[in-house]
Amino acid sequence: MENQLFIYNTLSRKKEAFKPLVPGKVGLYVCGPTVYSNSHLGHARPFITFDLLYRYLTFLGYKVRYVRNITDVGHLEDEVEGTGEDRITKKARLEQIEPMEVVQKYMNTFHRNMDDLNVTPPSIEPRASGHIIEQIQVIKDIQKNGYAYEANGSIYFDVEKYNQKYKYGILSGRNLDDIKTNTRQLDGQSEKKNSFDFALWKKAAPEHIMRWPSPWSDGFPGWHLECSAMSTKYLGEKFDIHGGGMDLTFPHHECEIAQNTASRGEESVQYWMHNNMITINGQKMARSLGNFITLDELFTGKHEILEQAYSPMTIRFFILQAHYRSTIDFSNEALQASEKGLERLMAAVKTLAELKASEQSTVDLAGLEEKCYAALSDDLNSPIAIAHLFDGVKMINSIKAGTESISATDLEELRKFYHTIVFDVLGLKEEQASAGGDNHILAETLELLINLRRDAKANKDWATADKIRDELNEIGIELKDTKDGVEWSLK
RNA sequence: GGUUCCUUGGCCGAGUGGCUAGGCAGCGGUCUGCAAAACCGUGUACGGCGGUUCGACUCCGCCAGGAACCUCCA
Repeated sequence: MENQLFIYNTLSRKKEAFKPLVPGKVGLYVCGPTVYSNSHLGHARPFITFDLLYRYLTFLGYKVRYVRNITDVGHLEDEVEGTGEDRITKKARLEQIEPMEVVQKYMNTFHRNMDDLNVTPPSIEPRASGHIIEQIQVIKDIQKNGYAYEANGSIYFDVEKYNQKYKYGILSGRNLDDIKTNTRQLDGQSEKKNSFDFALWKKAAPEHIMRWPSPWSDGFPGWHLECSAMSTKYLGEKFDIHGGGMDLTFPHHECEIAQNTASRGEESVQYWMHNNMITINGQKMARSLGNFITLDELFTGKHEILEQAYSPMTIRFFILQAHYRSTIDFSNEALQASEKGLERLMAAVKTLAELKASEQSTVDLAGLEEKCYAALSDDLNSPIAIAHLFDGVKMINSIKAGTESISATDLEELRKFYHTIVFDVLGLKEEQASAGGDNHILAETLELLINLRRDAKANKDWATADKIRDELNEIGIELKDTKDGVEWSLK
């Protein structure tokens, strides 16, 4: 593996050379979605980011086991005793259906969206509801080691006790004293010893319909437990990379570390990776803030702030054009810029097929490849890699124009390189223009009009020719006279 | 209030102690009956004030503005 990959590790706050625990193999765990509503643009970011990581690791020759969970047991919305109701249950009641029906519905949508975005499915996609037994076992282990206590059928993690032996807050850079002084005691009648303790098992209220039996009560597992249980089950007690959104760093991942450490004495994860947020008007896009645009809305253009529809590949390219640890701001202008840029890149990939080889090359192909891979190896710097790819676009167009030349060997390599990096590593794909042959009547009607216009042009009857073009344009069909003939597309 | 981070040209968005990011838009050109598209070429920027340095957009300090986390959150 000539390209040494460097990864920014949240734990050390530094870029570190990536060294897998087992040579040639990588265990990767990424926090998946809670399936209680449609996925929005913000959700696309981690899955595209870690898809890029998965693809790049695979490209580098690693065998990757990629585990990404589905959270389907519901998390408590608030902690006020007795009124706590999880999101999935709440949604189920609103929609008058079974909780698992909600889960299934939104999981299906999520999968369809991910497929549209060309996100590779994980090797294993475990569901929290299918791993209650494993989660109960983790609680027993934590209990056995003395870091949990029971209160009215619920089990809580004893953060203070844990902090005496281990350090709580290593991932998010907090220390317990700060947390103590800065956490307000809102709930006077809490069962918890300290407000910063978190639930491992919650006893279900009688009306709570999502519930499972346990040694302590009929209830449901705590918010952070599933990832501890499932990552261990499928990747082992120690594994390489754990990823997720930056907003999960605290408390979610911090608690995961505490659970793992408390249950078996040591941490599991070597590298923690966190992607930054997508913002809109400078503010985080979030379900709770109500400023989100769902992926389906983006793909169809059906949202009041959208000026047009944006294809899945435009969204993917937009996300890849920013580094994953930076915020990226949504705007129509930015999306449109990505759309145009992507078209240019894909056009060059097509041009590549028609290029003719010459005796020798005047272009520096090796340098281009090296720079692209160096960028990706530098903590997945996709924007830099893409910038170099655009330099390559210029190179390709110049070869076509005849101002540069390329040898047969180099041409073959250039084709291979673009195919690999654009399709395999960045995960972009060709999208059919809407002018496809799905409607023969339309296609044949247009052919007729185009032929009439061609005849008018031949007779220098520009008025008729322009009339056909302009009026089609008003209907929403754009004609373009290219060198190879007339092209049409639906706007 | 605590912790962490950000502030780059019209927009998005990289990066570095001295050398062109890139995309989109704009402008100029090629092509075209015209237009669109395509292609080629092109500018300037690093929030403010100090400091370190031969030299800072890049390091340090202060100030201003913004964000994330501290509660579910991708």
